[in-house]
Amino acid sequence: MRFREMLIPTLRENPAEAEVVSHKLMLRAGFIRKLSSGIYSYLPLGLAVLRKIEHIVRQEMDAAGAQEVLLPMVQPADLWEESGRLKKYGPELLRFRDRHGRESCLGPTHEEVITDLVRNNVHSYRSLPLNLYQIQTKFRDEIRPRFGLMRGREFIMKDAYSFDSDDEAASASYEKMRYAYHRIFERCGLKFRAVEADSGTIGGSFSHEFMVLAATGEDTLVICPKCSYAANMEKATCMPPPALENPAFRTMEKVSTPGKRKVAAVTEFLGISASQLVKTMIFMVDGRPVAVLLRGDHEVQPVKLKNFLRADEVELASDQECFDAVGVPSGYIGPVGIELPLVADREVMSLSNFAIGANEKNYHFVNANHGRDFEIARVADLRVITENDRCPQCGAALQLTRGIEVGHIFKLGTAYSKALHAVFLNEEGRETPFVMGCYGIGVSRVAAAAIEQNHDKDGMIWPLPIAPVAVIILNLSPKDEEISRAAEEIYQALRCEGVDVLIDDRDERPGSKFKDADLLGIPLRLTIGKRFVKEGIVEIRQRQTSKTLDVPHDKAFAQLMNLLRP
RNA sequence: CGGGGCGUAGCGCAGCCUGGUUAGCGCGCCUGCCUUGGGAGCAGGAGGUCGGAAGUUCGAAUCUUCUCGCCCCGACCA
Repeated sequence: MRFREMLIPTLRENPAEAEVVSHKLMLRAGFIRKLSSGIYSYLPLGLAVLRKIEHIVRQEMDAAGAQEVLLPMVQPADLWEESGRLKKYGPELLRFRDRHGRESCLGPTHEEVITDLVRNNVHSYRSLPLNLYQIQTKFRDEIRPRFGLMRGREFIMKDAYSFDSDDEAASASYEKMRYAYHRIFERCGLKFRAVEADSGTIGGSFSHEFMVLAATGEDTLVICPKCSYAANMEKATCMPPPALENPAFRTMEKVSTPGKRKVAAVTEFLGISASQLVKTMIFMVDGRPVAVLLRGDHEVQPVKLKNFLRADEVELASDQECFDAVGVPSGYIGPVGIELPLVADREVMSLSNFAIGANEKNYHFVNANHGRDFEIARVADLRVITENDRCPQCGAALQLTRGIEVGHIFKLGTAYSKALHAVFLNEEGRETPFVMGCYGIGVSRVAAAAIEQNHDKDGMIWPLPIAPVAVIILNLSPKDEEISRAAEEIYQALRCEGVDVLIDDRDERPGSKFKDADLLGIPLRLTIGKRFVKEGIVEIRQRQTSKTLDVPHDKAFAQLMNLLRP
């Protein structure tokens, strides 16, 4: 590749439209250009990165026994009607009519299409297991696209779907994909974690998210620095609290706490710490109020509550809803005598002689105890994990860190195969729905995440395996025949070895070339300038470490090849 | 959908409040000279429906209304 001939429109200044670093840098480096909100064109270097990622993905998917297909992007709405998702998916599904008036939509995902394909063509357990994948542009009409490729409306995704004869086989398929995903992100040269995730409304039994670690990530994850434990906030748990042993119960007393409603106000007034207060929060669970007991210094994780109660919707009740449900203003609500369904976070169970609302305006109880003053029937881990908590596996202090979701794998079970009547005949000749799994990787998002994780003030810093090119050769004097010949020689030698190399043969001043090389983030830079004429020396510089090596011209090729070896 | 902001040359911006010749600046781009190891210098030049429409006015980038687009925060989200 010759810089002079390529479309690499680098910008000196940050475009006003970009906020996050990957977006800014991709625009500045001429990797992408926006066509419309959330919709981007990939220029040659941007495309080169995508191809690198895709190549790794293909190799690992193939190695895991998956087969590549390419499914339609335009899909008949009928199929979505059949699966029940036409309504459920909502406005994110872009719909339109073709010239015959047939309802169609742009595929945001392909469970329906793949299930249709398989139900029409696979009929026997002998054909299983089957895993099909594709790499394709998806369209989701996001409410608010943002951050460039991080949350586009149109984006490139690898999606795979597995079909198995039973749950055990499906688990094996899932594990294969989990392994393949580890290999993929490992090979991309990214720092990542696989975290246990909430499987959401899809209702699968199991799910992992693959998160690229980056300070600018949108998601918070909980990781253990000592062992392999990692989970997202919605799923993360911690060491259970110690059991309550032989508590010395004191007498419960009602105390006046006029105007003290917030935890901070009540505890200050009573002269106790927040961990000695149990707050009673009212949640609207599918429209009905439920009381949730929680230690004063803890927060409810709504997804945990939702899953525990097997609800569809969980929302903190408004003050009015609280009053309507209990007849007491929020702030004084308590578990004694309350007539709502009551659930408690498990941390509450290890407390004794704590303060609670008295279910009477301007009053609290102190020295309350569960089992004596009120009963708790249902207990679960319902709270948000913090850095003060300990790893549920090994007990080490947990850490919170930020990440970008680049992959998600699900065990789907038979939700889609049942809805679409996708069945095969098992060994006993009985019709059985396929047990499915689905596995996604946001290919274009991986590119953005790689930049979020690897950049500095000068530009991108690509990990070698997914760099658009491995080496950039700076010919500092394209008009100088001797220098140009020396640059060409190495350029050709690298090309013969199959190395992706870009030669900057532009008639620009050296400063521009150095700046652009840094901006593009190409792992290795070879500079050939007047030092070559004077001393026969060329310079090799590593983008990531800034380490530079002065080498004689005839050693440069071998040296570069050496650095390119893993 | 709610809140906020922005649309002026390829990019970044000023001008608008307080209407008045030919709409500016920096970068980029073209030509020439000069220069060549971290975005040089000089000279000359091209490039604008001031997002669009309607209105007010003798006169609109500037005021009014409508409209389109983009960005940020929120709700939402594999």
